[in-house]
Amino acid sequence: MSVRHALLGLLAQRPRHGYELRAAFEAVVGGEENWDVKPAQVYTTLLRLQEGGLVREEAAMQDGGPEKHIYEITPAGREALAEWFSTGVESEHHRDEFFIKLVLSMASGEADPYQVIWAQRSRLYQELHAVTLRRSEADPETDLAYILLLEKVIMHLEADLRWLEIVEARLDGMKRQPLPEPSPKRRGRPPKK
Amino acid sequence: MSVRHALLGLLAQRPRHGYELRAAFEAVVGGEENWDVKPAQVYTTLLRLQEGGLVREEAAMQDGGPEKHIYEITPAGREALAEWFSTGVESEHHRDEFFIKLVLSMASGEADPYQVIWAQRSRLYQELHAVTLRRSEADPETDLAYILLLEKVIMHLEADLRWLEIVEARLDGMKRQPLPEPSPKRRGRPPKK
DNA sequence: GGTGCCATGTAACGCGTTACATGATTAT
DNA sequence: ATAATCATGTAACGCGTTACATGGCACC
Repeated sequence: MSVRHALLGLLAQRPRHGYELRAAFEAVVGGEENWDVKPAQVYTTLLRLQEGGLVREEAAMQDGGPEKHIYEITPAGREALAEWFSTGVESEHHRDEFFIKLVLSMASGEADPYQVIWAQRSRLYQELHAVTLRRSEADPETDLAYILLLEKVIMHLEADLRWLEIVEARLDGMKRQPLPEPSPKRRGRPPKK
Repeated sequence: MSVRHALLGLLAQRPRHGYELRAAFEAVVGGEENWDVKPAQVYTTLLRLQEGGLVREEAAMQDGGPEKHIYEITPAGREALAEWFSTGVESEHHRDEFFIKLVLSMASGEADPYQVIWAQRSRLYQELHAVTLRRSEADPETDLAYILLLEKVIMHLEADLRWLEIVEARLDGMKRQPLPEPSPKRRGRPPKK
């Protein structure tokens, strides 16, 4: 859902063609190592935007070189963009892959939960190291936005590591009282009868 | 990538049929409000698992009632599962939708960055409130895993809020020195020539 | 004459979604 | 009777991916 609107936002600046859009996107997110958008996605997304009337093809030029299909944003597109800007993004905290991995390692008996935690912590430290390095290499004069992004990543990685500690501690406490197989339909708000 | 392995993990416990798998999944993640897996996904995923040889159909019973297609995990499936358990999950810190929204609101001039931040903060507070409520309603005796999940969510929401403060402060500091349009190909490690 | 960049796409697949469709058993 | 729950799927679409394919231009 983000790439769609990002392209729209870039077209709001000025009309562009596919290749140019991809380059602009990359520049704005701070390089392909942060967010690599494949050409295929750019062109198919442009097609869908066009079908939806949010974008229209302005002209197809071929000044000697290869042909360029230039797209521009429509009023409907500007409206959709404004709507996107005015709503907060929904965080996907649920659907946590590590959590289900951990719970299943306990429930299925196919893996040792402590080893699962160890693997995760190891990966987190590795990522933290890589990101910290990248931040130290960035130039605060020109890469301010990029640095902000890295700081967000670091804060989340640290939160993950702190949380892993909590999980491990709780796991130790649970040792003898394994886990009461949770009965379905028992969670959240009381049954909506 | 998670549902696939989750189903595999549940089949490692014992053979089951589709409907049962869905119920077990829901029980394990703590209710549909956390992670709602649609029937369509369960059945199509089972098909793909079967095609990949990670799962096989054990029997199709119809004891009076509707037919049940019972699946069991194969040795190859157990292997894939063990591999999944032994590797940490890759965090998707890059591909941050809010970040690109913020940057584009500045670059495109179509929205006020402060309003974008406000909308996001508002949403975060709303979610934080909802999650905190859910945690306070949960029973630590039976819903331990569930509470752990909520605590992770809370920690990340708080990190997001703290980060928003930083962003806003930096934005204030940037006021007069708008932003140097980042030139492409300038980021990360030095050009790998 | 290559290598690399500019520029465009198509095909097929994986994961997830909504909507649609069917039918049997069980409880009120 | 009818509503809920059990149980199974198909079709079509959105987003993202990899792989494949084409062709011009510029530079060494």
